[in-house]
Amino acid sequence: MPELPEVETIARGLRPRLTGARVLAVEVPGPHALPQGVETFRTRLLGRSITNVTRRGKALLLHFAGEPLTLAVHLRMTGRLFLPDNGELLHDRHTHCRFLLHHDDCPQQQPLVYHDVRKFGTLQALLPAELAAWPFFARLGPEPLEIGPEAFTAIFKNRKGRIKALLLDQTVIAGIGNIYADETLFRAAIRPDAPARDLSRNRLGRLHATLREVLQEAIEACGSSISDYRDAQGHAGAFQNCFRVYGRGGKPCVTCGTALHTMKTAGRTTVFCPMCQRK
DNA sequence: GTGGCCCTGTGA
DNA sequence: TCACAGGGCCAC
Repeated sequence: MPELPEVETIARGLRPRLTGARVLAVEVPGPHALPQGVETFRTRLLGRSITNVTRRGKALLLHFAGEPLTLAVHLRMTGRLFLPDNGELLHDRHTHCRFLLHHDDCPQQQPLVYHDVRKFGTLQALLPAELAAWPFFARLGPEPLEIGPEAFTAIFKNRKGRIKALLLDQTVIAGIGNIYADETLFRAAIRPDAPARDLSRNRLGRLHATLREVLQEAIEACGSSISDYRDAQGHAGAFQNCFRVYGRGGKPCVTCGTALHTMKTAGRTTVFCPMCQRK
């Protein structure tokens, strides 16, 4: 579910409210999300204080004071990590983990909830060596908002494979999912099934600029909410109102009016305009 | 490359 | 009842 803009929005929302908070209790109604097992997970986190909340690709990272420790959260399709304000979803059947947090400057304890309908997401309390050895994390490609145009072009130039499949490949570039791949390719006028090696430097440069633009607009809109996604405070994003192709198969292209085509690329539904987008 | 799988909910 | 859904991994 959440891609880079959604995870960034969650990290920004959690950061001010979690920084300085100490973990008083870890309650695990269901162990689905904890590949390390409940006891290791709980033992490592109990009593520890959060120093920062960051993001890398689609992974949310909570950092702890003292002996280095990172709570790495991957929300996959339907995961949510949030601060309920009125006990919302605290005891829902899809709530798999609850943290009870304490801030020195606040007498009340604050729950932090992990909720995931489809149970694909994971939470791991990792030591630095374990974080570095986590295959998903270790192999992540560069951040699209940090990489420059030359480096971006170099990644895709002469690369085997279709451009959309490469954009979705987290080891090539981090954080892009189905929504932002389709939206970016539409705005960059590139067909999703175009072989990357056929794209000129000029068009790859445009793709880089467009990708940054789309991701930044989406972050400003606090992400896209289709059904499940909510930010750390439980608010929906607004970027779904800006979709030009995602979820619009068969509808007219906003630019030329041609019916948008749908196909499968890299196993995912792909929507594009056969007139505006070229190989 | 593609297809299936993990899992649940939703809408046609 | 069936297809499909913001992801990632594994086997062909």
